[in-house]
Amino acid sequence: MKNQFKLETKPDSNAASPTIHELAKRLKVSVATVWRAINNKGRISATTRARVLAAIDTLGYRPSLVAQNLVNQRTGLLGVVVPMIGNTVYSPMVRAIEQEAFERGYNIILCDTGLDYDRERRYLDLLLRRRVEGVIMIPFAPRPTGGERHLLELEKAGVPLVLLEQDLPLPGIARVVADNRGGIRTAVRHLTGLGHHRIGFLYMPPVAWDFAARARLDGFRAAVTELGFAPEAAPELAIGDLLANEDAIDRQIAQLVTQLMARHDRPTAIVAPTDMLAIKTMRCLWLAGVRVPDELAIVGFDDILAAAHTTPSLTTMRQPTAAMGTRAAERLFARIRGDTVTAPEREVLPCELIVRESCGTGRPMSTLRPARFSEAARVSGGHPTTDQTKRRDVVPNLVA
Amino acid sequence: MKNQFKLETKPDSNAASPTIHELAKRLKVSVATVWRAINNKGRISATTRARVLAAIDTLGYRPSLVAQNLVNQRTGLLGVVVPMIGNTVYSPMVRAIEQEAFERGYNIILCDTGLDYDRERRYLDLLLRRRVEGVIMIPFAPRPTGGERHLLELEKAGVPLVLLEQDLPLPGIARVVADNRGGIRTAVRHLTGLGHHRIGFLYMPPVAWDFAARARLDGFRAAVTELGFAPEAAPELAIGDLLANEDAIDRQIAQLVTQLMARHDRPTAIVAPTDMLAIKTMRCLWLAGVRVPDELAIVGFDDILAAAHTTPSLTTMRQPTAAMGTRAAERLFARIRGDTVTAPEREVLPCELIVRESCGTGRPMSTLRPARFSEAARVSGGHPTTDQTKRRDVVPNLVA
DNA sequence: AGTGTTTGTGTAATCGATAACGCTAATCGT
DNA sequence: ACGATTAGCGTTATCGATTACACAAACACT
Repeated sequence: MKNQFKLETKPDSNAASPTIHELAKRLKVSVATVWRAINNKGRISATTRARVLAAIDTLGYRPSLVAQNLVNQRTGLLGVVVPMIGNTVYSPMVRAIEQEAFERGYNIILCDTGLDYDRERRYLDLLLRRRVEGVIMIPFAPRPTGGERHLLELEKAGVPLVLLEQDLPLPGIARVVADNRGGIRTAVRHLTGLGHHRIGFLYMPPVAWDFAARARLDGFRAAVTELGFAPEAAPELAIGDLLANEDAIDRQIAQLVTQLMARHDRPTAIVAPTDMLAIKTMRCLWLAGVRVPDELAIVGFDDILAAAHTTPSLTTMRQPTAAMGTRAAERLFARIRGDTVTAPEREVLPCELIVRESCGTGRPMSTLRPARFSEAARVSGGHPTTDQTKRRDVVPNLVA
Repeated sequence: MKNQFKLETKPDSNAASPTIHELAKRLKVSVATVWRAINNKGRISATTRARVLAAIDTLGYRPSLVAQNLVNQRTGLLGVVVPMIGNTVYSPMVRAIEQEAFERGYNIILCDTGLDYDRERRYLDLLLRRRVEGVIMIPFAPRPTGGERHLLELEKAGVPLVLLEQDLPLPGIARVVADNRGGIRTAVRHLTGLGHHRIGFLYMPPVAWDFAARARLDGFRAAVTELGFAPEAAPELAIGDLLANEDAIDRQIAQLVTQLMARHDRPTAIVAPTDMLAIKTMRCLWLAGVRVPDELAIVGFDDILAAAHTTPSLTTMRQPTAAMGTRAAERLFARIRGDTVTAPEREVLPCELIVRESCGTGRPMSTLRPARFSEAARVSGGHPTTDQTKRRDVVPNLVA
């Protein structure tokens, strides 16, 4: 009973900010005068202005943005709709958007749909009612056919919309996406450059409504076709449901690894469409006694923070998450400003190959001891960026 | 010039939602009647109501929340102030808060301070002007002495505030934190239970304004004191600045590891205050040829997603991030509802030991082959939860 | 038929800030 | 010295929704 505390409704001056009318009355001037003092517009004597400002200083007046928004017909609010803020790929995008918004005096309303289509719809309606000036959205959710109608309603209501990350084709709607196809192509060519002739692609089947995953799978198919791979030299390794729980996924990966290593024509390299999948796979490979990269090379996608610190560290395609968020925000603000739209409807940002250790040094089936990987990063590889580690923010992600 | 697109100011019906007055005029009724039809309150004939609703259906009326907020004197908005949304520890908290808010019909305004104190202040002022009904904040930033004044201003303005994660002691302000001290204690005792007698603690010096890190360091000191460790058996291993870039940190860790392994009285186990630090350290240890856990055990803190998938997988203290967010939101809403406050000002949520492989099986200095760790998780250990992997959401974090 | 009650609808003030407009008194120009 | 300008301040409509109040018509009851 001790460590309790109370907060009365009004301890001493628990008063919300006074209104401009209350201020005016207390000062025996008109609201217009107070307004002119605050905004320093119109004609006002220096003495009156000083008097008003002094009173504001002591009384602590904070103009209500609610009232301002109503009369000015603009809210300074943006809607940001994401599938899961916890996802390490999405949060840098949100951060970048928030940054851009803040600089322009805007605030963002964060909407997490949790991959729930219905919730996505309700959120958009709410944002419209809140009179947000624009929306950036990662339209990632299992969606019925024609289930994009509510997206178009935004534009119909005069609210600019920019889609992000998901390459959902909607005529008239701008979108900013990573070059998933090209990225996978680069990854595959990196592997062939290292001498691999049999390359597998890991993926989760229900990619119908996941346009990023879809593009990565397509990119793999295109790349191996382009390189003249026989179908059996480029197996697509499915590992069950995107919506399954992690438990099930982990088991399926383990299963897959077992099956894979039993095959006589098994691939010497694997492309994983996400780093998280790659990391889980590396883990299973380790448990199964398969040495990475010597017995099996693996390349990931996204370049999440952990990718640099696994053993072996993960060669991966870095997705320009921050740039994507920034770009989406820039385009949204251009629309809000009413600029003539000249940018392409679909804007594609390049991915970057980050060479680390998980694909080895170019002798894929070598019998090197697996012990040390420290030199592995210094490969010959064409133009790829070697990991300089000065990635993302100066502020590290170590805290807390 | 091809792939361009245009959106006129009004393609066909690019009209914002009509107002209730416009509706009334078109229907030749009064605004009150329209209002009664929409809200189904007061007396209204069934026929009139049907007529109004039909018109709304075709014209697409969306009541302005801006106007509603003004007249109702409540905005349905919450401010959520975080240091970095990209941090994998914070984002689940935000997600949980957002969840709770949505269920209650509230929206959240996300504010990312980027550890900038000045920005934090500006944000709080903005939130006050936006008339948010409450604020949840992770008050993590280098703060001058007395730099919490603006936090108290929230309460003075009648806006409830709940602090999260950072155990910043402010009389009268509720806070929800993890049991960092206790968590570290559990971790240390886990190690001593496995037979370790020399245990090091990794940390970043400037913990003055990082109350979570501070508590973890204090927890370590308390635990080793309690266990009767001599100071030299419980070395505190500093590795430079929290605000340094990752590059520098990585180098310092590598340096530390080298120095550490050269010591004749080196610890047999290390406690890292965050998983990210632990993972980076494990990596350096691997590069240095030190086998984990056989030559050196390591326990982390947080239980980030990657912790389960490193090799060896990381034994760690799981921080109840989602529960913390939920709890903070619950308490905030209780305050908003005006409930009598009975909960303690400082609410501490327990951490949970997740036993994986990085601390081995209880024979710390064994000469076991380092090759396989798969059985390591099945230790005898008292009551700790073995990793069931059914953590967090059903929806995996693999996507995109 | 007359009074009382209910039903359906309209009018207008309100929320807090903005800003067009109008008025008075001081200053300017010749 | 007198009209013209202008500095300084007040009044009031507005934004869009809410809601107390007013009022007329319909109905009920003695």
